[in-house]
Amino acid sequence: MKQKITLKQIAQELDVSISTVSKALRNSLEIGEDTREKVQAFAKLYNYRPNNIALSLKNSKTKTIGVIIPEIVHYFFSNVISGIEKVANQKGYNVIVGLSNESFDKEVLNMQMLANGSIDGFILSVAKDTMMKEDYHHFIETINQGMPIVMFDRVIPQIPCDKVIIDDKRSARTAVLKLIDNGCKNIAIVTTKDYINVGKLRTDGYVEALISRGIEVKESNILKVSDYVSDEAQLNHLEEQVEEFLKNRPDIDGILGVNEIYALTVVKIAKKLGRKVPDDIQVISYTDGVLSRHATPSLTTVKQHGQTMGEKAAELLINKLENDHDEESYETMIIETELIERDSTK
Amino acid sequence: MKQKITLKQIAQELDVSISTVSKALRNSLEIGEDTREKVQAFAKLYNYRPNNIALSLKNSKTKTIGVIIPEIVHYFFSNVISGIEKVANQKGYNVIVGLSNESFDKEVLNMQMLANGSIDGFILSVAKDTMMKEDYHHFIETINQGMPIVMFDRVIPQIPCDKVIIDDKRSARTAVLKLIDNGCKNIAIVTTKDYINVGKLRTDGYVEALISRGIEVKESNILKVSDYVSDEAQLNHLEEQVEEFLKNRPDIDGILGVNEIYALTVVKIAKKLGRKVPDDIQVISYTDGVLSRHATPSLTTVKQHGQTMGEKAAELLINKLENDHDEESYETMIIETELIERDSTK
DNA sequence: CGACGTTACGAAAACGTTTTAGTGTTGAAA
DNA sequence: TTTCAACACTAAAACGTTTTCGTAACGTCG
Repeated sequence: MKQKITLKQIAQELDVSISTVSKALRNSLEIGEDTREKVQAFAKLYNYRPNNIALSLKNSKTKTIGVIIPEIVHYFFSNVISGIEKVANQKGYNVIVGLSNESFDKEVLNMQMLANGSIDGFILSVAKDTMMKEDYHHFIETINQGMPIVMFDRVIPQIPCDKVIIDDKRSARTAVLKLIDNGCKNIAIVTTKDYINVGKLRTDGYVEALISRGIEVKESNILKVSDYVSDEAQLNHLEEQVEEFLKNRPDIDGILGVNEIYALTVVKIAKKLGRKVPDDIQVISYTDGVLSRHATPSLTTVKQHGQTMGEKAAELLINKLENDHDEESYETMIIETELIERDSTK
Repeated sequence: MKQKITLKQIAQELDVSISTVSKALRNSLEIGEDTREKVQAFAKLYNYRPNNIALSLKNSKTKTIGVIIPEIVHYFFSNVISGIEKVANQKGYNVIVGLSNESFDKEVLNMQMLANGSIDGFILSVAKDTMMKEDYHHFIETINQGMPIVMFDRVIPQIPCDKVIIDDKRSARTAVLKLIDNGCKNIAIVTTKDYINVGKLRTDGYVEALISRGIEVKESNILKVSDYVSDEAQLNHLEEQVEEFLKNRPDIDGILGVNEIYALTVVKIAKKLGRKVPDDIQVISYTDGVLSRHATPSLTTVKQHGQTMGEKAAELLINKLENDHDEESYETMIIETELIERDSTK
């Protein structure tokens, strides 16, 4: 077990000073050619690599990005991470991941764990709990300490930071218009409670689409399901709510689900109730994950380009980190969505 | 923008020495009560937190775990991470994630990026490329440098490190026996090329099960599909291979797929060919991800308990890190699988 | 021969901690 | 009055770098 070798050890071994070794390795002109070669050969032989921690301390930058997301077992979020990791790696950054599990406390804890010098900046998507509590002091404090944040998807508009989002309202509008154009007369939406802003915005888009075509908006066609926490009990709860909803509304012929699970549940319950997809009911989903692609029928879906969002978020953050951005200006980047047509619509 | 405060600044402000501040904050008895209180009050006021990087340098431990996995947009892997993160967080560790994308080079690069002091140990699952090349020098060097590794799922038996796996052979045997007991007479397996050891082991288990019941093993019932890299073209390729396979074998009435996508594709193609699942063909899958659960019919599946695997891997690693393990002994932990019966079997 | 400019290297500070080994002051025991 | 322990605190080293500032030795020029 040969431990990692340090500058000091090389210096001792070759009977020169630490500074000479350091300079020789960085090809400084100050060092004579023979010494330089000697040092470099020795370093290569012993496979010298500068200690990252020491560098971080010296430079007071870690070349590490902290990512905090609500959960990772989730097609959209893991896609975003994969985008972040790609760009980060290209630029020599590492990615450290913290999961909030949708909890405010874990979000705060995670941020505290990382904000003590371990990372240079955050990329995050806000926990549901936090949005409900509307307590954003941890974001503000972090930013005040000079540590930049980039928020994606679930963002807080009033926090001064870069943001990467999709145009939720517009994408929902487009999807609903598609349903209308496909002949749907009575379109419903299965969405989240309003405190989740993406759910709210998509609902707004739904409403806009109907209004723009002169179709009456019925509150009773909007199902705001209570929280889904990817937990077996909640899933059953979701199914019950959807079944109740569909049973009482036999004339619904189009549904927009604001996420994959909602849409898939709609399809499942519709089938169970003897309604054919897409003949009796057309369904559009969000996210374009494995579920939409592999379901039967496969789901028409609003693709969110999670990987792209991750890439852009990483680019924004690294930009902030590397260009002394004395001018405080924040960008909100809107990533285009794409309607992927599959078999759940006509 | 108030920057983080340091011991030095507190010391200056209160006109005491740095060591006094340090000791006061750690409640050292050496420090008089009034000074201690004064320091603590001041520290709290300015929200002092020790700089992690400085601590890492001093203690030569970072309290950070490096995780290298082939891909993250994958139910199994993201589950494992979530398990790792849970345990790591409980014990005050952070998790830094690197993706190899199944490439040897990226795996090596990622490990080099992290092995320079950024982390205390690795948890990883080996890239396909690496298994094909059989080049394990980066693992060996890392271990020789005194940095422990824990491998999970895709492990290299001859590398001296802790491992967390499932009993692939046994789980496959159990699944195939289930099919036999369910009345299948002609059982096939859709598996990977042999260099992926989990695929190989599952194939072995399949063979064992048949032999144990005195059923002839036909090579032609074993489909070893060429590589799947979660890429559209490859997916089509997979479907073609499966279709070709099923078309030529009309008498197959049971199939084990060694991962979710394989099994799902089997179901899809079977339907397309007019065969009913589970009436004509029964299918068993691996992984128990969202796909198995939400497919129609939902898939009977061998559940791998990814989260548990992650938890155990993290426990093993942290154990190694915190107990001076002078005795070199390595553990291989086998996580029990579970057969979840759903609608793709009778 | 003295002044000066190169060349090639070294000493030391700095990043923020913790910890070991002092050190000065006080009070009490001898 | 001397001695010694207890108390409360400080100086400095160490972790591994990079970088600034010196400074010897040497050669060249006037």
